[in-house]
Amino acid sequence: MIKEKYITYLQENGYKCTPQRTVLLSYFCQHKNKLISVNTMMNYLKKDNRHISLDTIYRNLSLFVAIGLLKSTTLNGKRLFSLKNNLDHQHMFICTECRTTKPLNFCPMGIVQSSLNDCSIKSHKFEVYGLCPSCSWCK
Amino acid sequence: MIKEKYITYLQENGYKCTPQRTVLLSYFCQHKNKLISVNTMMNYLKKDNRHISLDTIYRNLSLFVAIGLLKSTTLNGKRLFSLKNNLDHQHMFICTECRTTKPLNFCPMGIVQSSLNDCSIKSHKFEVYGLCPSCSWCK
DNA sequence: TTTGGTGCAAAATATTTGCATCGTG
DNA sequence: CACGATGCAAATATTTTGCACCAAA
Repeated sequence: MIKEKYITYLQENGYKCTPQRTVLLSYFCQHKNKLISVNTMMNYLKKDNRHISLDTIYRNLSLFVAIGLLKSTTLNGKRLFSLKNNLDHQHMFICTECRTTKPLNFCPMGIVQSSLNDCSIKSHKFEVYGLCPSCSWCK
Repeated sequence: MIKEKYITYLQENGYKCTPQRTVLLSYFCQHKNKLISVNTMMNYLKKDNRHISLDTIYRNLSLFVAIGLLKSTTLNGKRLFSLKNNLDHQHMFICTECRTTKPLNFCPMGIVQSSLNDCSIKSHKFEVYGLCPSCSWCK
């Protein structure tokens, strides 16, 4: 999916297309398979001489997660966001060094579902952590 | 495992057995299969008229996780801790309402490992979220 | 023109750290 | 009695909120 699709998706769901949202989504599109923290985002904006207030970033990233454009995870107590590659969910390998991700193409839910018949399942998380090939070399 | 075993484990690994650590571990032992936040812990201590400083709680819970007595996860941006039932790892179902957990007895790593041959895998997380039977009723 | 979005400032929440003191082993 | 552990206070980090103003549709 390219930036325009995300913008369209926003509008189709009743949200306005603002310059701030465009900048944020562009950044994610230029960093597919990367986990981005609010801090990383701020630093990029500073370097690029743009300015979006911190609270606007928080509000929008939360919105993007809520409507399914981004997914989020937590590493060392910090929330990290990344672009959702497609509409259905996908698990990932996460390099804890450079925060690159790699899709796993396997979901364990089918296997455990039967053992949770009495529970109402809402969501799940499966993530593998380690070092990607290039970060392995440097260590 | 009962409290004494955890205490022994602490000492065997060169950590002192202090009243604070005893209180903390007791609480976790009395709340097996529950996810406990630092906040929950503080509230319990207040009610029980004990006092452990916040930083001591943080320091010790982090220590317990580091040496494998507890495991931790994140829910709504808050770190939650729970007793590790046994030495080897175990995935869980988490009731997002009452924070009760239920072991899953299945680990998906065997299945995905081969697709990550070029990565150095350090750890992984697999958690299922939803409502436990009793919380389903109340909703 | 209307309603949702943004920036600012401030607050709320969460976590960490330095240092003097205490107490376990 | 030595050294690790604790408490306190303060710093740091993270996230949220109220409100006036702005701008996309």
